Amino acid sequence: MPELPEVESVRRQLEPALVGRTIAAAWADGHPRARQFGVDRAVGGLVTAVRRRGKYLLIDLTFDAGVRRELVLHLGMTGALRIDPPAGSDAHDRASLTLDDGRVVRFRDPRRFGRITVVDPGEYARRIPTLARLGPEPLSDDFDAARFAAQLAASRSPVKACLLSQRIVAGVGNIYADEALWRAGIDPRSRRVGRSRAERLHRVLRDVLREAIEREGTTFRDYQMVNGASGRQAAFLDVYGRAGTPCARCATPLVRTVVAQRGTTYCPHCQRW
DNA sequence: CCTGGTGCCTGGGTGC
DNA sequence: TGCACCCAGGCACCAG
Repeated sequence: MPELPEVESVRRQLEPALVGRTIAAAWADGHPRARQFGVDRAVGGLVTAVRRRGKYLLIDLTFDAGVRRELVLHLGMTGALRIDPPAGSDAHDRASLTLDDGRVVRFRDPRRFGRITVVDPGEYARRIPTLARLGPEPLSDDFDAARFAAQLAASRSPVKACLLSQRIVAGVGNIYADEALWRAGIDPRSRRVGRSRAERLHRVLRDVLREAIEREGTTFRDYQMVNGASGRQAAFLDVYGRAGTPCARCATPLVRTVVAQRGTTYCPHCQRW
């Protein structure tokens, strides 16, 4: 489940391979329900940057006559990018980009939750509404603690749903929502998060994401980096996937429930409403 | 506007 | 062993 740390790790490996290269050919499998739009419009584009917003990868392309476009990639739940994977293509390859140096970037996505789309720069509203309304980058100065607290206070949703919405803060998924709420000592179902607790959540969310980036993300099954390596964060998670094991703070067995239609693990003793 | 619920998709796990 | 079923979850979409 690639979230911000996983997508950032992929971005860092992708950037040196792509910047300065031209897209020589592009392919998408054309599955009727796949969210693949205008992939062929990447052909001929010079890659000038590989950026990330939340869980989205944004590849800036410049064409002849100064035309610019963006290739927007979302890895969904099981998506992974590989460059020149050994043994060639895979039954789960959904799209690929051939570069002018002969290398091939392959988008593998068994469950087809990912997306690949070419749009005019910044024109997200039609095809990618979540990106159009994405909240601030959590590791940037745009992520302001007071504003975060005010937005949590204004919402009537469970705090975990707020974190997953992408609107209040970008890039948080199920793993790091659970981790941050555990570290902040906040019950994921709470609809009443006051200012001081919101500021603590703001701080620990940034810590959790930074630590995960340092370890190049969490690999459970499908997530891997461009070079095929796994992230190293899984062994350091405090709650995600650890229901029934003792809480690292108070030794109470962690409990699994459902919040915002997502499996949720928390400590019933030290995470408070 | 906001909120909550459903569907998409497929590999892996479970229970009979 | 075989098979039906269910679950994982990021996001789009819809109803109220």
